[in-house]
Amino acid sequence: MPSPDVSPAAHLIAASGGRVTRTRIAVLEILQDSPRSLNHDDIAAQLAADGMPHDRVTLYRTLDWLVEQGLAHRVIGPDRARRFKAGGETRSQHAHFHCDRCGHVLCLESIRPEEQFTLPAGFEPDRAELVFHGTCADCGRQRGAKA
Amino acid sequence: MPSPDVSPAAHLIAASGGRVTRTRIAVLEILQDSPRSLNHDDIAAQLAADGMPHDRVTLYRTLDWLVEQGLAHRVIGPDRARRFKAGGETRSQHAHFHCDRCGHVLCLESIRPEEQFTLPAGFEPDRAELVFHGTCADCGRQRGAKA
DNA sequence: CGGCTAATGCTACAATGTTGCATTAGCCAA
DNA sequence: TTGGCTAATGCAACATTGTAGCATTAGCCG
Repeated sequence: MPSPDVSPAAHLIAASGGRVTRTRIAVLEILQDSPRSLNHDDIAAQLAADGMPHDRVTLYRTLDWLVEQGLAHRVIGPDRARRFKAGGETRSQHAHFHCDRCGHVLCLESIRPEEQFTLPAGFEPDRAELVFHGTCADCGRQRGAKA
Repeated sequence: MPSPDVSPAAHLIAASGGRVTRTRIAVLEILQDSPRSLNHDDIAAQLAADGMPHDRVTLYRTLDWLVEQGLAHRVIGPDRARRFKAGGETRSQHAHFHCDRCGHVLCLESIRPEEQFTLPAGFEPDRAELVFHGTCADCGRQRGAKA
């Protein structure tokens, strides 16, 4: 019997019916530890920093799998690169904020576009993506001293 | 002296201070004639159908130039490919609708996300992107007969 | 018409993501 | 614990979308 000190990430992965591998655990933990969404480079760099050798393709497939299992979700950035974040929040219709200064993408859980709009007749939306661009709270605080 | 039957597209291009070339006129007219946004393939196919030989890179540069001049605007699709549409509407903050059936992207001029939301303290948005996903009016009409 | 140079077209390259296949390693049962 | 099945990995090659450099073509203007 395994000791109970396996990470929550490992539990989630096991509960999804997939095999619990080093890569999946490491990637999911990286996503869970980050307050913002990460792209492939971010994650690859973190894996490297953790001394985890890995393959580019495996990372793509691992992330796809996590999204498929609802353990992570994807945001498509303005640089047309995908960013990932832990939690299967895709279907909970919250907005995102992309900061033009630091480049980070943050979730705005309180804002839900679906509830706010009435579309023209005939349109049947089943989800909505709302992304704000501008200066985030962190960068805004620094601005007084800087600009 | 040129006859007055030059296209409106040619006038717009001339007014922007750039040279009036076959490619620019053709691309701008294609965008103007389309009710939906087009990606590079769409435009290249249309140019080919019009018997206009052209280069892939030139098309990219032509589109960039049109956007720069405010004669067209860009939408970034979920397939992380750029789509273009005539008119410099980028800064008028309207929403878009991506149809999951036909793949087309339409503008919803009546919906302006900026006016609807209050962000958490500290966030300073200067623009917003709102994209709905679902079934568009056209595909919805066909659905009764189909599904 | 002639010349200046913006625009084009070609080739090569960059970034992001995908496919195929041989090898490794999780998981389960004996 | 061990052995075997097969999911997951790692590698190489490829696909798509977009850029950069540079020689050539063709708008524009005098």
